Amino acid sequence: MEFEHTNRVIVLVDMDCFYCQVEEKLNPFLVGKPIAVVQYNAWKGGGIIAVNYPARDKGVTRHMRGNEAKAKCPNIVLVRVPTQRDKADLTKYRDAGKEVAAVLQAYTPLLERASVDEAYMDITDAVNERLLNEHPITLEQLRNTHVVGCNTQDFLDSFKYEHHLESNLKLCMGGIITEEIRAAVFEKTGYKCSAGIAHNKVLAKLACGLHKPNQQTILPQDSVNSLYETLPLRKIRSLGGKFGCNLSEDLGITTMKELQQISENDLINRYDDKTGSWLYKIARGIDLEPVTVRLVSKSIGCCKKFPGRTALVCCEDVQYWVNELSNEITERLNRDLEENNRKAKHMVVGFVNEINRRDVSASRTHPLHSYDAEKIAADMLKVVNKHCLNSNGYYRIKYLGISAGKFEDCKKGYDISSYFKSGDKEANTQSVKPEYNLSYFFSKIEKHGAVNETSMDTKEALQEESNNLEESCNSNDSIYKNQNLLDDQDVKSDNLEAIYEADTVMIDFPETNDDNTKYETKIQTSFTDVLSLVNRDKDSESDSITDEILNNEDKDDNSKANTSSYFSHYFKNVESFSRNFDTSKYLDVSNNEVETSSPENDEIIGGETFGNSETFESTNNTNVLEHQKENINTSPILNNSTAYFNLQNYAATFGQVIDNDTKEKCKECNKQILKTDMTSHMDYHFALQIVRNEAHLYNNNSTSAISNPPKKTVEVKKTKRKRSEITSTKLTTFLKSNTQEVVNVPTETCPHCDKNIPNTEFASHLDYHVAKKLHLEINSLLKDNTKTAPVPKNINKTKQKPKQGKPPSVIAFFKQDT
DNA sequence: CATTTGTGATAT
DNA sequence: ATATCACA
Repeated sequence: MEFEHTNRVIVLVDMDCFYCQVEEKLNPFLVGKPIAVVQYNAWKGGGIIAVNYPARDKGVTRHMRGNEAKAKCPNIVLVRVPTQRDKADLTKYRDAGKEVAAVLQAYTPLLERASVDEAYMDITDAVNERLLNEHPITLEQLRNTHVVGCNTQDFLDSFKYEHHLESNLKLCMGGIITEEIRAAVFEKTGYKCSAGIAHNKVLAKLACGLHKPNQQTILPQDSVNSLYETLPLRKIRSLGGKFGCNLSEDLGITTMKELQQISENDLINRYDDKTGSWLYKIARGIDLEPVTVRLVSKSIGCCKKFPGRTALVCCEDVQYWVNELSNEITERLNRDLEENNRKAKHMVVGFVNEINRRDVSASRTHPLHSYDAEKIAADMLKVVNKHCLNSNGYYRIKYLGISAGKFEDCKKGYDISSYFKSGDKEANTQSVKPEYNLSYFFSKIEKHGAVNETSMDTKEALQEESNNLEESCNSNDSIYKNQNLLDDQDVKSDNLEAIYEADTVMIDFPETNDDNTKYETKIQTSFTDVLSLVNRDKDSESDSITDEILNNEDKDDNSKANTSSYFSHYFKNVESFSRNFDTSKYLDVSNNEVETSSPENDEIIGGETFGNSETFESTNNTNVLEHQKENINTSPILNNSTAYFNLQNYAATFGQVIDNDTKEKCKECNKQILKTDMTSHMDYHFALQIVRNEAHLYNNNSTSAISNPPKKTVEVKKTKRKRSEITSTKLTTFLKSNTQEVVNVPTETCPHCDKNIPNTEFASHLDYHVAKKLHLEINSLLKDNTKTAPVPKNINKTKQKPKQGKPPSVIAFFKQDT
């Protein structure tokens, strides 16, 4: 007996406290410790956006401030998300989410990414296929599976009887496949997740939340009623907000069971057709919403609040933030362009303007013709001025946002081979073909955990890729190590190790220094050990190992006093070290390509699935980046993963807060400066000194350049204003030699982008284009997975305007998880 | 002062 | 087109 509402098998995969896991992977010393991820440490210890399970056990929750968390759990480690452009930078979590999605994708094209850490999958086809030829199901296959309404063994036993429900059998098989999926996710990425298995999205989501870390739950249709018996309305997706409140107020009900008692007519009368009948159905566990294939977001945007006194008032404020926001969005749009081959055509500028004590929000759309930060900023400013600029010349802006959407595919780019004409290594690179990546994504991650022959292709291709890279850049030991990995290891058994080994390579120290070599070995061993503990959920032993490493670290006292010089110690003799891993180090100086180059590198090393997050992380460590800029002429390529790694260890022991950027007192001006900004801040002082000597630009108002204006935003600006505070032309040019195109350095014009690239970086710059091109090719091939769900149409859709105006006052309900 | 900052969807 | 909501 087949019913329309029970013939699909839908899975919701939800990463467990995802941001925490990402941080733990980045810094394994955190594993087993209670941690929370916070942003904006400045105020009361920062806002917590993720909490791992050890910390939850102590009562720490999302929405707490760091300080509260400390109070509840004194030994909690607070990991701060890095900031870029004075805003939280969530890039690494987005990237990690992509990694996971790539794994999931191997199991069904019907994958809907619901958020950075959640995805719906329609695995009906896989289930039906497996049911055709599957042998007896064992409890072993459902080791981490719960079944709502009965224990798992009973659930299995039920299939011995003639009258078992076929729909339940499907869910059962769905559960088995989901176990496999989750195992694969863990194996390939190191991340743990939970899942719900049911016949529709709403129930899958509901089920997922029932057993949380690292488990999964099947919700059979015939268990819905018993579950609904006491289930609060708000547990159902889309009833968690205002509408749900209204619903329970209007109808005087609180549980799903009570909702079930309401007639469809009543519901339709009270709300509208769609909503009413959706409510009626979902009260019976029926939800026909299809899983719509979506892997990329439909819009990209960023925003910033300026609450209370931080509201923007003068045009410098506004200009500054408009610039920051448009810089960020263009950066992300460019990266999106590379990854997804598409361009946004519209942008929406949003703002909240305070007009006599009342916040007025609005948004305006604007055509988007090019990804030019300046143009975007200008347009945005126009819009903002039009709506927010008061007659007195001031503003009162509480919020600014920009988002871009209406994406259109780009037409196929240039021929890939054109990229190799200018170079001398076309023969090799030609062989690196999209197939490699296709097999990489679709074959290597195969469904049953075994390895098929295409894995060999993958391996070879990767190796070849490695060769090419290696050749195109000067030989270097790091690459060799990476390559040996591929040579020696059986892909089947050690994917995980491969990932971690790769990490180890990334934290290499330069071999030029004996001490360092020793150090390196030490760390590598321990790092690997610790990582292996990660897999086993261990925490007890990790301490001794960490101690060992950290003691090691301890020996170097400089590390405490001055991270910058500590790091520079390692960078001194570095020649083109590890340029292969991160060409962005080169490109950093030519501003535009900076961030965009990261993904390509990732791709080169191992593709998205194996993308080494540490690469991104290290890119974020501006502290070191700044340092590199200083040395750009002498030793332009520096891998700062090492630095990051040490910094993290250090923080983990000596401070309870791991800040990707903490403040430090400037010796010159005594101001609290973000560590990451310290180098450039010192540059500022240096430059200022020069200018003062000239005694031209800054009369005797020595601080005017830094603390220019106005009212209430003073403090904020002190720390926030960075680049823009340097206003004098002379200063700017002075600093430009560090941050912009390098002047007075021999350059060559890039045939691909027409940019002038310093000779020292030229080879690597070309590599960047190669990588970029590859990426484009691959993505255009990956694109056509656009099936639609084998399900009727979207009869339902929840949202409804409430009939009554005011919602019940704020009810703080806390979701279980991220 | 102050749950950030994205995302997507829907109603009008 | 834009305001608002839900959710993570």
